[in-house]
Amino acid sequence: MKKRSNERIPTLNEVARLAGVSVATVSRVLNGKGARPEVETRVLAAAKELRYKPNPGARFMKGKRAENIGLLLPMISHPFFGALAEGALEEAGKNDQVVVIASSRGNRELEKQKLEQFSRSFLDGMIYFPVEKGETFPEIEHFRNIPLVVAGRRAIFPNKPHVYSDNLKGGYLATKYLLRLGREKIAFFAGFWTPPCTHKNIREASEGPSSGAFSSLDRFRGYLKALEEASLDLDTDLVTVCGYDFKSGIEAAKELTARMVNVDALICPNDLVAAGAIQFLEQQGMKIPEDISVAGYDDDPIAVMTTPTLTTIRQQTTRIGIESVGLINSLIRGKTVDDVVVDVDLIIRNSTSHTRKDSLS
Amino acid sequence: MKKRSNERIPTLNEVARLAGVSVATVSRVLNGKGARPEVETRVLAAAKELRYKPNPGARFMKGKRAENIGLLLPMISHPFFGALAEGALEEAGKNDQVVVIASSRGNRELEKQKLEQFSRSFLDGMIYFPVEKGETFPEIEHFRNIPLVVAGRRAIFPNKPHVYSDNLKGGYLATKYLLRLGREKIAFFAGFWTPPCTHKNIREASEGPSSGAFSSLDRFRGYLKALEEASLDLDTDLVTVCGYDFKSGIEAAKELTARMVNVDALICPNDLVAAGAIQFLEQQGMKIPEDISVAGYDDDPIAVMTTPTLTTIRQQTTRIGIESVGLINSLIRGKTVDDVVVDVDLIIRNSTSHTRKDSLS
DNA sequence: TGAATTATTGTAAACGTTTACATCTTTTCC
DNA sequence: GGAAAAGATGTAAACGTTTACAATAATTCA
Repeated sequence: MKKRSNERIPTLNEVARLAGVSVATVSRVLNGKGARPEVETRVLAAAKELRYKPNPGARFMKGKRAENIGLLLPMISHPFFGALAEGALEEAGKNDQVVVIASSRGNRELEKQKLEQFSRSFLDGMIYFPVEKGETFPEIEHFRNIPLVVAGRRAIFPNKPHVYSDNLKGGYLATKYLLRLGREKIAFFAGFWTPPCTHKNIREASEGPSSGAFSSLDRFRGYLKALEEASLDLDTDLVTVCGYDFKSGIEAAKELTARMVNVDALICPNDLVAAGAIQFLEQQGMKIPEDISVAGYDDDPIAVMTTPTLTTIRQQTTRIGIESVGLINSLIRGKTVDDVVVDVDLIIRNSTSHTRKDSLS
Repeated sequence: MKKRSNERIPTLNEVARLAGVSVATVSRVLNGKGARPEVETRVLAAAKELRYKPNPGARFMKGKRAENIGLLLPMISHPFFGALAEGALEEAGKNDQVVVIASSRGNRELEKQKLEQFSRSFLDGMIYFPVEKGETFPEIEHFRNIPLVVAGRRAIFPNKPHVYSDNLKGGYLATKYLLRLGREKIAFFAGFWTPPCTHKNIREASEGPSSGAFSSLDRFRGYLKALEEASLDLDTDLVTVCGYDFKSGIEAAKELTARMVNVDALICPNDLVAAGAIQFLEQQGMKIPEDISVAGYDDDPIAVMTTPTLTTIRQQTTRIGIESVGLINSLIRGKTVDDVVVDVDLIIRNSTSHTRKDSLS
């Protein structure tokens, strides 16, 4: 249809000529550095007339910021990351910054590639939400000159600030609540972490020195803490390692029931998984919440769309995005910053209850 | 002028000095323009040693592309736009391009502001998914020098290419299918368009000269076409103007039932709305699909999570993202391009059926 | 062998800004 | 009224690349 227009892009020089002043004056006026009112209006008029836009490349070269922030996420189309991105976009927009987003699609290789690509493009700063696989990130080296904030994980890079949810509290709150409802056989669907483990060796895996900073692991620790406070022992048969999507919920529920262990409650790594698990369990003839109380995680929009609606741990995902941008901007301005831990809370809905089917019958 | 970090960022000059050649040679080697093998290895080694990265601002100033694409969406955290963005990111990544995303959060004012901001930052091209409000977009003027592709709407800007779903076909397919199931009182929840209208004057509104290019309107036309083919008249009481989220589905269903009109099927503007409508209708004691067959739109992930699972029109949202990037890149390379219409198809699940409750009783 | 050709490298001029410094005006103040 | 101070503007030098063009080195060919 139409070609890129070949109309000349106006420069400072042309504005200067039209206004009858020097480029320096134009630059100063446009940057609000003052000039005689008479001159100022003339310059402004000329700039408007020519539709002048400063060339950002040239400004950048003179040491000005690019006014942008990079954001690397595992998957932009996932509601969790969508909300995070929305927060980041909103906060960046307030500072007239633009956000450059890339998605690693959960793929470590792609992630490396994207980091590399980002480090080549020009960014004032970078927010990095690592894929939860692996623990060494040598490519971070590229960001020695660009401020970087880690989102969603804690304690990965010793000298970079982290913004993350209080996952330990999340696991603890959910478990504590289910215990208070009188449930004692609380199954736990654990998201991945490395080194990979199964439910058999999960206790050791959760204590090994190399297993520090996975959000699922922190939630598991919260779960353990609550059990301990209730003087209950961990039954590893109640634990299942699990993915993060709807189908994973179905599969994990299948695996759990196949184990023929007594279960009266279930904690899932997110609401999609919870929805999947509920679907499977109901198909098997179980009643939710009467037979099994199910708790999700994230307070995803779908948490109110399922039947029953989901009890869940709300993460302030948008807040994580906002805080990350805040931190990055502090770094950009040369301030030193601390980690930000974003609070979580328990949202009680209909997928959990103290009413047991057997106590009714 | 502020330093970005206390470590010096290496320049071509320094690489040149270290390699014992001129900057021109370094530049040529780094751009693959050949040199003596001996020199080449020396330069490459020097560049690696200093961790040299070309300054993109300087390159840009010399007329090189920034290798990025802008993407303006109504809402990044919505699954529809998330999928679109995912497609765009993927395709752009293949060309080593980076995507700059902004969200207008459905707000026309914010949208204007973002367009303005984008036009100031430096982009090789821009993909614009307009908020479905209003029809005049004077701010598009800023993009006289930057290639622009319109996504999600058709025929808005006479000289810009558009990428959009075949909405007429979508509305038609859904209606046709419900008719084939024997449903004849098919309610239609219509997304917004301008000029604003109610169900009363919707027929005229769908035919007015100024109402050309709203996706909901196109779907409505598909609905009318199918009715016409079945020799059925439009009953405007079956039409309800509606938003796009879960709550809107509840509200629209409430409005519809309040009208006390006979309904045996329902077409929604997306799956969230369908889920909301189903929740409300079931609360009112209706059986889905026996009493009312409900069709959604989009084939959102939630379409398989609801009970019943949703019959829906699948839009190839990711494809729209991919195609948009393809078009933009053609424009950037100076080619002329045509609009791309992305196909839709009907996905049949459990929220629709020919079995009527009354035919069972 | 040496002239002609070709391949490689260096020199220097852009690209469009910002800004230190110099210059020229205006204002202030005695 | 005139010197000094303050304010406005212009000049020109960066910033880090790319790339014509010139210069040099390597190769070809009679």
